[in-house]
Amino acid sequence: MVCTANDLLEWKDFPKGLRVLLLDEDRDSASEIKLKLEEMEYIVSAFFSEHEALSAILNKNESFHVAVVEVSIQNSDGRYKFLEASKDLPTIMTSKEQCLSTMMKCIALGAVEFLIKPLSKEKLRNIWQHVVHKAFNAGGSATSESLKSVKEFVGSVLEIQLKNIATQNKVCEEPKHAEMVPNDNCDKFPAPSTPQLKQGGRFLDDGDFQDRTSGSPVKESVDVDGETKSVDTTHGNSATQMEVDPTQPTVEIAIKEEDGGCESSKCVVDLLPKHYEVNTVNPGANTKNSKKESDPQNMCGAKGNRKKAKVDWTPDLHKKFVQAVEQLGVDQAIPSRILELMKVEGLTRHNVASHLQKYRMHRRHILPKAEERRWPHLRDSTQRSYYPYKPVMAFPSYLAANHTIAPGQAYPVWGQQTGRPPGFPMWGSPGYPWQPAIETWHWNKPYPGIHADAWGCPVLPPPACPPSTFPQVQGAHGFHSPDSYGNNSCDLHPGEEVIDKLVKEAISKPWLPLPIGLKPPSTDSVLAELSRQGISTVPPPQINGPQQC
DNA sequence: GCTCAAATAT
DNA sequence: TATATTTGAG
Repeated sequence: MVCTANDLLEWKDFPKGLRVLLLDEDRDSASEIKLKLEEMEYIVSAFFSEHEALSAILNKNESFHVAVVEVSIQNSDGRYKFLEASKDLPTIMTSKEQCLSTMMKCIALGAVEFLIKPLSKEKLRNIWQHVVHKAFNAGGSATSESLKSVKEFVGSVLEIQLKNIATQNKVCEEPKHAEMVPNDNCDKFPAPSTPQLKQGGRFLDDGDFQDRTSGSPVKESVDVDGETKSVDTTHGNSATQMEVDPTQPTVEIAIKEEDGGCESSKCVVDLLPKHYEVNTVNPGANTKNSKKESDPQNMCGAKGNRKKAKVDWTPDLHKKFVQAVEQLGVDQAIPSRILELMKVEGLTRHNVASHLQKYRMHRRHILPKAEERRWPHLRDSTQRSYYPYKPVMAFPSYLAANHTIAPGQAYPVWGQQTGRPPGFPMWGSPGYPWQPAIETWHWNKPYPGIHADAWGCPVLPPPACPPSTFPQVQGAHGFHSPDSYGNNSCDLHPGEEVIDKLVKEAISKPWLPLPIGLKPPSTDSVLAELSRQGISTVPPPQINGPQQC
């Protein structure tokens, strides 16, 4: 059963009474989750097999608003089938295992969220949001009628909130709308995933909604246990949207709006140049109003008092920026001209200036060290302290050395990145000069399940102290064991020089196996790079099977 | 209008 | 705590 907007409008004690289908083979886990859900006055039907669960869904007497389904490596195939068979039901997957491919597949098959066990009450509390989201975005096609419902629905919520402001003047800290917002403090219990009712429309400053007409992927920024994640809610093709398609002409800038003091109520609005007017807090004026807006007295409350817009420098936006800078020449690039070239509505000169500042800082302070190590022969004392157009390996350099790739083609280190999970640094890791900026985030911070794709990316054991796990000497190509280098048996990470040497050796002798600890670029990334260079015919790659979970 | 650095947010 | 972004002074 799909809960409709009208159902929600008439639902007095929402989300109390939410009917939850629970599918979990582990009976202990199932009963634990069931108990927690029931404490929130949700009505839970637990099932231990897909068959039972699907029967219950098909049985017209049983209708559910949301499903919580456990998945493991062993039962994943069945769960995928379940997901396909229950597309109308917002389904939250849970698992003890953090397996990226399983997670991706589930999301791609329409799961609305993937939660890693154990499931806390806080995680479970807000599953109702998926019901609301589904209600207003049924099938991903927001009809005018459903938009109207959203308007009415949110309008009524706002009305009540505004009344609360009048009486309590603290709606931000503690949303009191019992019918829609769980009673918990919004900071204390951030929504595990908060579809922000914006897929079919978005909230405008004046409280109105504007249709989203573009077919561009819709991303949402949500808070998961205090961690912001970008979640694509376009069912059915989520996985394909995890990377930015460089061929996509539309560059979105996501402007985060934060209602003062209420982190969980923040929302990210994607702005599409030429199609949308800037509709955050009058971003063009945000610097002028900033003082007033940051005034704590004005942070919460009625419309129009939203805090400044925050520009999210997405890879695409950054790519535009870099292109503009390069077009102008690094030395001639000034904010106003960059802004002109970027042609992104909503972006201010201040935003660009700020980004430019960081860009320059990065080049001045990070690159020289890295580049000088790598390109000592290019040192030129007459140059400024950075090398604007030095080549960077975005693919194995031996290909270039063999003239498979035009030698003049180079990538600025600060080049186009393909994407980054929020929270991951954008500028790469200064400690590894050979590391192209592209995809640096894959490994700059631990992210279970994602393996580094970049050439020469050191894949090192955790810095903890399990000596037996450190790669052992592997002929001439292996890392030396720590003991042979020194004294600290706990310092398992080789020095940069050692890594540099190994990488150089690996590059110069591509026919030899890579040393343990270095990973080759993924076939896809190499092919994509070659394709970008206009090279379409390459020898069939040696396929190393993808990392299995 | 630009740059830098402090302040603030995440 | 680290990093990203905004803000404001010069």
